[in-house]
Amino acid sequence: MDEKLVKELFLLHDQVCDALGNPYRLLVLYALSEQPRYVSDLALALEIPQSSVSRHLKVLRDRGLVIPRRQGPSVLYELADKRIIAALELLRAMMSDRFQEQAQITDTDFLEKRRITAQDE
Amino acid sequence: MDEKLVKELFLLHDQVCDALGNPYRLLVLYALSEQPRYVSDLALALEIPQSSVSRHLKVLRDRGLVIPRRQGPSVLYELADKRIIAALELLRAMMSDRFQEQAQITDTDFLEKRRITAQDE
DNA sequence: CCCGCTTATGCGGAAAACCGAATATATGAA
DNA sequence: TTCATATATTCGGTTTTCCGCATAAGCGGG
Repeated sequence: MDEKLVKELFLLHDQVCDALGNPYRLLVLYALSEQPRYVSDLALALEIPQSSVSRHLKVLRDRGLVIPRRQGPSVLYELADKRIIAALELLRAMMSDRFQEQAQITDTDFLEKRRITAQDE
Repeated sequence: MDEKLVKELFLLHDQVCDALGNPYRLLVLYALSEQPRYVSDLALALEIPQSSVSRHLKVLRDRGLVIPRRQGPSVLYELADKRIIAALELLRAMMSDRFQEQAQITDTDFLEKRRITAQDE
């Protein structure tokens, strides 16, 4: 493999993909894609402790995926780049299609079994 | 947040994003996007032990992201859906743009410092 | 300056991910 | 059936991630 591509993929892992490896961080990103939110609002929306939200936000912030804006004592977070949601939507569509196929295969199996059973009768 | 979306995002994490959380698995996906490959070829290309490749392939296979085809004693793996590469490319472009911006800001800082320094002289 | 509110971080422990080496399994050929 | 090759899995141990709780730090009002 091309040496340069390898380095970029390691970087991609460090800077982006690694941060997507936690379900709550996906929720945070989607929540922010609707509208900017305060930390406490996120904690309420996701139903997890404030300290957890704060730590997840740190991971996203350190990688430049979200942007904090101080407003008095609280901090408003917003999504840095909507393309991350676009990428996730692409993956979601992919997953959805796969489940669709799976279901169809199961259906076919079912019909196949029915047919054979019918023959036996 | 919408309850249904939350469930789907947890599923997205389990089925896809979690599997992207390791740099070697990104390499495997990209290697397979060029062409289907045997396990041993992947081990050679990525310069890691065969057992590691095999374990990473299991993760990807269990989630339906790659497809194994037995050919005699060896197994040819191929990418299940090219959209996963499309999504990664989107994220890569995003990251690239951010670095570009970062560099520009640094440049501006540098010029700013130069200007001030020039004034001092 | 001190207090109340919001967010960030330190701590300790539990769970999970990861790795290389060794071993087991599967396949086809002799 | 035995053997050689290719792949999968087990094992043991190290490192990393994650979490809740408690506490620190930042901010504005009084």
